[in-house]
Amino acid sequence: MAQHEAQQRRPSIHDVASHAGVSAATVSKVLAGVTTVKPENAQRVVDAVELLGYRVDPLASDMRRAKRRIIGAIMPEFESEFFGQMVTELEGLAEERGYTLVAASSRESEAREKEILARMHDWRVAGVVLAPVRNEHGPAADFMKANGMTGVLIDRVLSDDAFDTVSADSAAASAEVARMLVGKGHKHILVIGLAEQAATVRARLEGFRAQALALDPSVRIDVITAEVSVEPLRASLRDYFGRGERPTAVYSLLLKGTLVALSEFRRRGWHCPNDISLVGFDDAEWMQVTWPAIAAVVQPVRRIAGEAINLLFRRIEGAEGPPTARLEPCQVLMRESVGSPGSGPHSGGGDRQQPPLS
Amino acid sequence: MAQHEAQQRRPSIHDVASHAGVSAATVSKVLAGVTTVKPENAQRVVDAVELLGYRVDPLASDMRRAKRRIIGAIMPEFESEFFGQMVTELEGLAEERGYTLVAASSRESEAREKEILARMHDWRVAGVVLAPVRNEHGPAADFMKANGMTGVLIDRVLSDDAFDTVSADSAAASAEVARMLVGKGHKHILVIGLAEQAATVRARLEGFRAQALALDPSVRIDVITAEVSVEPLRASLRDYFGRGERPTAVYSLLLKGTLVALSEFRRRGWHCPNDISLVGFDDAEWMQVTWPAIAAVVQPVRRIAGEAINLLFRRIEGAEGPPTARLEPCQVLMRESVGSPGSGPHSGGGDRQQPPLS
DNA sequence: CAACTGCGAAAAATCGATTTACCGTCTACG
DNA sequence: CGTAGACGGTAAATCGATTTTTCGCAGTTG
Repeated sequence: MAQHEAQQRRPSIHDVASHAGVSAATVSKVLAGVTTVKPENAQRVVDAVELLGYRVDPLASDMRRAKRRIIGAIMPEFESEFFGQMVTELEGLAEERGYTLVAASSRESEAREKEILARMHDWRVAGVVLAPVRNEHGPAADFMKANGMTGVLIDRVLSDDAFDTVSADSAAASAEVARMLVGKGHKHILVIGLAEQAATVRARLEGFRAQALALDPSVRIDVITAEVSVEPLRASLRDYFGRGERPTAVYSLLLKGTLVALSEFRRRGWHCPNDISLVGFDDAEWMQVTWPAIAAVVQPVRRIAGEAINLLFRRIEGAEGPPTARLEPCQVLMRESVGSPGSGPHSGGGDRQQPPLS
Repeated sequence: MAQHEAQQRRPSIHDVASHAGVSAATVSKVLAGVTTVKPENAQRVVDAVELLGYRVDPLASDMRRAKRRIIGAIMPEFESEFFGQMVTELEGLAEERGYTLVAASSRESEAREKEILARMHDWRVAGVVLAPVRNEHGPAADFMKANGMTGVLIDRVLSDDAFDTVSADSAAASAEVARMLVGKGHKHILVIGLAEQAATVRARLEGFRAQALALDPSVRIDVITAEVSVEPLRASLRDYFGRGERPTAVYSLLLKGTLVALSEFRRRGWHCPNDISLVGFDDAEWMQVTWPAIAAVVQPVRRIAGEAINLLFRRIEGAEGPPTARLEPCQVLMRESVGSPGSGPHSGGGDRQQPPLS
């Protein structure tokens, strides 16, 4: 019975109209909250909607408008907590405004990024939240400009002359990391990162370097970056340590780098923080339950998502004016992976810091 | 100039038609690959498409068909690697078939799960891949049944009388974990999990228990589960250890539990594997770079996604017949967090296992 | 009493594609 | 020679809403 009813097609606005004894236009108006409908008829419409279980078909509804109530989100990946949370937030915020979010992963490929964008343009999305693979000057942003799309760029981006941007305040956070490390007495620090993501990574690097040198001009800062993927970074790091370099602290400019650093440490039998200190940009849930807990820069995901959506809808609603470039403040979580240099044997392991009991 | 062109609306099929000097219907046929079009006209259409940069509007295209080329994906969360990868895979596979994936997070709420499903039904999606919050008997699955939706259930699910299901072979993997732990001489093992996710968690528990007892009837297996969230689990675990219980190994039936176990270990200053061994269901990237590396059951994400999409499209294309219940094999990665009981002091720390140098 | 003003609602156009129904033309076959 | 198909294509219907236009009917006004 119910099975049978389920098979037949859903009621359309015309079904509601005929049940209520009015025209489809009137039903549409009632549903849109237009007040020029006689209360009696409005009630009949409401009743018919209730009776039939009618719901507006968003696809048909969007058909007639220029900007559809769909927004696109393109992220470099979905596997990390950062982008996972980002998508969750964006989806929730879009939904609140009656929009549907279509999310896609560019899988760290600029070519794919552009293809996805083209597909979203086919859908005539009202707007796009793009977390570009590299930075604001990629082919995807060009495509958006060339096609007059509205959008907001987030994360690996600093500012743009066409689109609003929102990202974590990498430079400030890195400066704080510098204060903490230099404050603990580190005089030889290695910074690792991936250079492709130019804008943000450079900001992190420069923010760190400037602050560290300002506090202690004698501090030595080595930098290792790789172009595209993490494996070359791993190789360079291995080579660096292999040459006998012994920084007392490592600051990784991105999560993947933190993992690489950790795995290199374990290869060599070094322990944090006795043998070497570690701080990573980007926090993850596991970092507080391991031994040692890993110090990290926490990005304000919710604020970034919230601001991105705000700016995006402002533009969708027609706001003019020059693009804004927002930087949201990060939080630096100091944890056990950071200590003072020389407080433990430098190689071959040794006692691990005694954790609090109870 | 280009800016100006960008502002004007995109070409429609009628623009192409008039450029090519044919009717819209002919354009549609050419694009659909119908062969009953004169080659000359087909060429003119192709040229016009090229010239105007025409692309089919998927929304308008879907308008006319009963089943639209959209599929929905509902996951309990996006923050974990597992579901992140799952969404990435599903998106790619949907795209390969010319479908658009709309993903949404139920945020571990059955109420929200049902709402999202209703919204996807509004979109008249061709099918849904649902990873239910709890199991196959929730309100979401009922909704799908009641409304004649086609879909596949994955992950926290074993089998269903209405929908195809695909999940990891929890029982077999857990049995293998049991073999390994018992094989290493563990005689007192604690299993932790969240009971809400009945189907799978129970399978994991029973698979483990059956195998462990079969190998060594004297083995003691304690079980701690919490109903909904992880905090009660943490409290129970704390209480359990506080009572002086000292299992030599912990098997966590889910990722969150692994994190909780690790943080409880660190609270008490216990180290793996000397003080206690740990195996978790569900692998994560960080687990291989920490000290110790955490042993884990790796779920075959790609296979699950691939099978789910295969089954889904089979149904979309009208396949009849009883639902299938697939179980995909897992891989158990033994790592340093597992050792033999009694190989180290049981509390207060102690030397950590020497890692390989170079 | 004719013209005007408004209100509320119906009718029709629109969005952009797909699909059905149908129309000539030409060939083939009984 | 008449009829049946095949062929190539077009006009129109359709999908389900929204929006614009038109219309009928009251009530006012000059």
